[in-house]
Amino acid sequence: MPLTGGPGRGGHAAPGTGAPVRRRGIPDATVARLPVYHRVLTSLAERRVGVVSSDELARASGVTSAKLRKDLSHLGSYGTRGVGYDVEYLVYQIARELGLTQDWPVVIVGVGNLGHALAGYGGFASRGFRVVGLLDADPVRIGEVVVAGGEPVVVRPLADLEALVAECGVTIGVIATPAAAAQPVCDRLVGAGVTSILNFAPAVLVAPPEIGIRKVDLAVELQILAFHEQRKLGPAAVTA
Amino acid sequence: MPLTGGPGRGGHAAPGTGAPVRRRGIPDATVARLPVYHRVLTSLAERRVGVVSSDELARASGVTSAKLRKDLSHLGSYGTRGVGYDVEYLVYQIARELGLTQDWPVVIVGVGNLGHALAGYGGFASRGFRVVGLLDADPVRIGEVVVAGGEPVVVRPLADLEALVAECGVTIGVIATPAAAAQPVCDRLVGAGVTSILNFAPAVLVAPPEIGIRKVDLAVELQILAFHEQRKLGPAAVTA
DNA sequence: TAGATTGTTAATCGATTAACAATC
DNA sequence: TAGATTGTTAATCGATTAACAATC
Repeated sequence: MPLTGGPGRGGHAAPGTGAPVRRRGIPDATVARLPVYHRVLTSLAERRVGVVSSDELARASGVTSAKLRKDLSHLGSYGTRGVGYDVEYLVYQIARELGLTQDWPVVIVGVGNLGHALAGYGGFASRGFRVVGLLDADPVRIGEVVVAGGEPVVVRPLADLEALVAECGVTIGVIATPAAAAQPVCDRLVGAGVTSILNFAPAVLVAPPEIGIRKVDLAVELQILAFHEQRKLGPAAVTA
Repeated sequence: MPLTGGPGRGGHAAPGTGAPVRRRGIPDATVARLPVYHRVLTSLAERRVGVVSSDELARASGVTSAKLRKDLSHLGSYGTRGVGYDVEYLVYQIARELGLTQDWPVVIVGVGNLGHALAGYGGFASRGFRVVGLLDADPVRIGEVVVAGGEPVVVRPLADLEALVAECGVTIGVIATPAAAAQPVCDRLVGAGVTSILNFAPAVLVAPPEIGIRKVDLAVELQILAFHEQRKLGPAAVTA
């Protein structure tokens, strides 16, 4: 886990100058790409690569080097001209920017196939997300032990939600229930104090504006793929 | 399934005029939102709503009415001034644009938790995607019967891939294997004639440029959520 | 006709790109 | 110093927004 490695280099910000240090306001488009850079950098670090150029990193991430440098410039000046970027250092800076150097306790509500898949998804634990609770409304699922992020987690009844959120300081909830259960679960999560919700259920959730909600529709990408596939096959076939 | 309803109104394009009919080139940002409109419209149709205004549809979709009208204008003039949009008609036009009026046979490779979740995901079947094959490399999984889109589908060995793709005319493959298996499976799908691949495995796939690949990272959205959550809590807590 | 709502226009905004001066 | 590569600038491109003429 190389995320904890410190700077190891000096003076990259403007510490005491009265100048406007910018900060805040990283473009959304950049934020959406940071996880990609982070993943690529992590895999480079695992392969003991010490330094990358913007050109190499961009190619591996599927973007242009101009875009990559522009993106990174929003975080600060973390590269070395004529040399490139120190992999460990950059992976740490991106992780810090994304908030991955913090511990994020999450609960997953709904432990069907998707809930199991999410709990077992390696990408969660490796990025600082810790599954502290698996909750389900179905009595037959209660008590099952699921390995999430290398740790055994027992499936608990939905009734435990409020206590669990309070006890572990949970701020992020993941909904993986059937559509009908999603809104009530959302309401209870919000009531319990959760402030960000990731929704995998095929339902549009309503919550107070201060709650951050993101919806993942597993079929959207498939539809976009079909759209492009149709274009490839030629539109004439469709208009017929 | 109201997708098959025809126009029921006349003359919405420019049939025989020599004028440039535009066509092609719907902005990517618009294409990405069409599935959202489609889903909302489908649910309106189920509730027997006949007509919606851009204002209502926009609100239900989480966009502004100006953006919605702009988006729809790229497809054609399918509304009625002073009235709104005929729900059935518009849902059909969007479905046609996305290619959802065609039958899309898909194979899912990897029938673990995620493969099961995808196979059972209602959003696939209702949008014209038909799971014609579930394939797995693990012998113990072979023979299991999974219900996908209301139809029973038997899990078959990976060896059947090429025959299945040829037999059913499969053009879209879904990869839900562990990371290590993803690239070999991708290669075989491409070799078998598949031209679009949806990748849920935590691996970056390489394929010829004419192959359409989209990657779904189940953790990316969680990271973006954490980013905003961190901002909410105040950046001071981080810089400390 | 009066009221409502679309489809389009023009202005604004944000993101991408190419080029290059700064600098290791 | 010469070569390499960043960080930034300015130009371009695409997307969003607000307003309104067209029209049902």
